[in-house]
Amino acid sequence: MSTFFLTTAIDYANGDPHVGHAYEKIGADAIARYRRLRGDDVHFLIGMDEHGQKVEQTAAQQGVTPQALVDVLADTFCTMWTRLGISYDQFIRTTDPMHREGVRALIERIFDRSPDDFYEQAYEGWYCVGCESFKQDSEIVDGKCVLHPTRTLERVQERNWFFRLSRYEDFLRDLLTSRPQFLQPESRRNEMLALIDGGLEDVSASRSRLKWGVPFPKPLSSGEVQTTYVWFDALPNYLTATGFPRGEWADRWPAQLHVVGKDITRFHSIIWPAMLQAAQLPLPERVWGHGFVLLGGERFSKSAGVRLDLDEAIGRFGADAFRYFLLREIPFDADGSFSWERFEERYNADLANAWGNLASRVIAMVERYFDGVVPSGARTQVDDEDAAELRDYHAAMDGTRGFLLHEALRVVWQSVVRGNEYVDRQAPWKLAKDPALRGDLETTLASLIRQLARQAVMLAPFMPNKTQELWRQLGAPGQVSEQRFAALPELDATGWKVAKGDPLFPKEARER
RNA sequence: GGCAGGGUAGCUCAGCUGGUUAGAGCACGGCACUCAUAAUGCCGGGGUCGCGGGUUCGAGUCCCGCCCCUGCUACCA
Repeated sequence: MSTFFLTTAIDYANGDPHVGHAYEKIGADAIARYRRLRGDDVHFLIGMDEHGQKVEQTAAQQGVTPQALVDVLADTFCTMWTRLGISYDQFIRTTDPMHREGVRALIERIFDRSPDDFYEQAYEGWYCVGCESFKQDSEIVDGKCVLHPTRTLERVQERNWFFRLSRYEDFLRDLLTSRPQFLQPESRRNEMLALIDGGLEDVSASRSRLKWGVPFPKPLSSGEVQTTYVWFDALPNYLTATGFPRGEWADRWPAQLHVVGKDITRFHSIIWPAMLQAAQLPLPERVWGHGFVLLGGERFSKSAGVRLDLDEAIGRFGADAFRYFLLREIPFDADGSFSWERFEERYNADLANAWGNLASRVIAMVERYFDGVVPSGARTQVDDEDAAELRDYHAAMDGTRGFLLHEALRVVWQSVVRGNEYVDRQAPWKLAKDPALRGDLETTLASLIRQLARQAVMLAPFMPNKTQELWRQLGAPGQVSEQRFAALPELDATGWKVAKGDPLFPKEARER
């Protein structure tokens, strides 16, 4: 049994969860559940990034302490993840004492193992009082901050700890080229290689203005104790979650997979590996930069999040249908669009008509012709074709070509389509009229029940509740989540007692 | 601006190293069937393959130019 430690980005505590957050968690959850069905010892980590100026400011505006603010948000996020069926094993918060201690330990370890990698430097830049932050040239127009054109930018000097990222150019280039799977999809890797070739600048590791965070373990030569800047606070969560530096952290680290948005692949594939290398710690095995959910051509973000309410999306057809839609419609390696029209089309065409109805008609026939007890029947073409499809499914899911969740679903629906074709071709209702054809009827329905069971297992990572409901209707033993892919080729449904229930994916009563 | 990817049926997209009538799903029209959530199956209509040149016996597929879209171009996270 191999271990599989996977993570998502930790979400920044500056607003309620939106579809963009949900998409990443749902995708990662599908991978986690898939690995469990393979028999892996999965540890699925998600969490929140709770430090930073924005949190501090928002709390001040609301007249509460930062801790009180993030406590509420963490609760809101966890509630949402539960509603969406996210099967996380651990929820880390950067305000956890364990994390804060781990961050200090990691930084101290870098000081210890790579003493030259941290250095003090005076940073001089244009500071916008309105934004309370330094501005890059790209954010300055006519000498004014683009967000606060009425204010005057101040030339401010700040002395910070810096991390010598530039030293790791060759190391990182070699990492990305010698281990092509380290960063996928390929488009992201090419971008990062271009970035490295352009030269890496050192990054600051501490800030003086920032108060809400982890104290940087070493004071500046002036004696000032600064606060750890975001890279060295947020990124290490994956490591500190294992308990580092205490206990059996090495049993879990390194992570097998970091699932992150394409906007932060840079931090995960450049800064993070360099930090770990500086600390002489193992690197994560791979980073996957997924795309974004777009709405009307724009990406979801803190500002646009209000345009699609998660509660409404879940309420429309339920959490499982929402999960299915996002992962089927939006390629996990690129961007895709959400629209209510497509959501309804997919729900009706894929879930209700194709799959739900296939289950419905097959189970109904077993009840009608066999009093609900699945007959024994030899393998058929259906079983053979599904075996080939299972291989395609794994090829899309197991990471060798990336994590192409949308493709895995497409493959399963090929099986669904063939199931419906097979029913029509065999026409069990005709076979049932002729006692001499009883054997054909048995073979047909037995193979269709096997097919539904296999589909339930393959779809369990995507729709955990609906597949369990089908599993129950099929009269299959145990829970669908306890099944193993390895057992599917030998799956035998003989003797199962089916029990048709309500439609898996009911269509609304259409007004006429 | 530089680098990368893309513009193919109403919609979402496949089309590898150039080769017979350009494909799939959804949507749409007709037929069949009746086990099923009026679901399913079969058949069909529908495309100047972004624009303009060029190479070639032959280009959606190669070359040149142009137009448009997206991503990356590092300290909000």
